[in-house]
Amino acid sequence: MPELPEVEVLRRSLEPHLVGETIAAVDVRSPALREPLDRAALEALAGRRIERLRRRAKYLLVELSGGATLVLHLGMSGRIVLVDPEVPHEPHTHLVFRLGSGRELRFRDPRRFGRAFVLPTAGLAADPRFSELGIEPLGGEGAAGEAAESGRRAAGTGGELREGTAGAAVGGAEPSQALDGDHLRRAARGRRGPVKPFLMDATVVVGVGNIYASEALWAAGIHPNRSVSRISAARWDRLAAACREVLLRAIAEGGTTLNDFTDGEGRSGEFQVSLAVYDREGLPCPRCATPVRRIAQSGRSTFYCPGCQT
DNA sequence: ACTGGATCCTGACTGC
DNA sequence: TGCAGTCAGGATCCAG
Repeated sequence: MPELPEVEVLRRSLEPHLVGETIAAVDVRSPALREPLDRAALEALAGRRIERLRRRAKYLLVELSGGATLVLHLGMSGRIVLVDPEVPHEPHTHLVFRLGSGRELRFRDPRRFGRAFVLPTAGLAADPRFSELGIEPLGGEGAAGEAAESGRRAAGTGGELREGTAGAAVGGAEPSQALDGDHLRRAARGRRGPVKPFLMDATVVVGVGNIYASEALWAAGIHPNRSVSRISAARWDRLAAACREVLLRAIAEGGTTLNDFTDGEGRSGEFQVSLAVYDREGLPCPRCATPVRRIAQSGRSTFYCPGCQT
């Protein structure tokens, strides 16, 4: 379900409610998600205060007092909601954090591709799950800035969304460095494969998943099968800009809700109506009206316009 | 050294 | 209506 915009939308929706809260108790209701859950480590979070909510790639980082960080990843089907305790548990609710206020933060994930673990905050960047990550496409975490925040629900097509740089990213490359064409060009040096899987490679740039890779390539007019060894500097520039723009717009519109993505308060996103090609096989390209085509790359669906993506 | 494919799991949807 | 088959927003591991 979630790519970078959805996780960022979730982070922003939860932040004002969670920061300052205390974790009163932790209920570990399943033995494992993708990996076994460390029950003892999770239960030991009881009593800690939530200091910050951060994001790195598609990981939501709940920074706690006492130098611990709760790391949550939604995988494909994960959802996190903040609800009153009397709300019935939905199926596949694996983790429940009871808060000092009495409300509950619940982690639900039918397919169990998600993750939840605890790390020392100071050791985050050195952890193998973070140390290999590429750069944040929007720069430092939370980087979409106030423009996207205030533009939520009101964002037109105007290009007034600005990128800010706030906070420090964890691990990987220079935190405040946003994605640019040079970065992509350098990362592609010596490689050969098609550009779409390259764009989804988290060691190159994080947060760009299957939806936004298709969308960014469409926006940049680049064919998803084009080899990374055959892309000019000017096109890398266009692609980098397209990535940033698509992600910013998606954040501003509350993320993409295909089946059931919602933010922490149960609100759906609206970016699905802005999708140009993703999940639109056979429908006309918004730019040239050629029917959108669907192909498989690395086992994933890719959507593109054969008329204007070269 | 890279790249592509299989894989983890459940649910929703399609077509017979 | 029922059932089998297909596909899904991620990330890792392994073989070639």
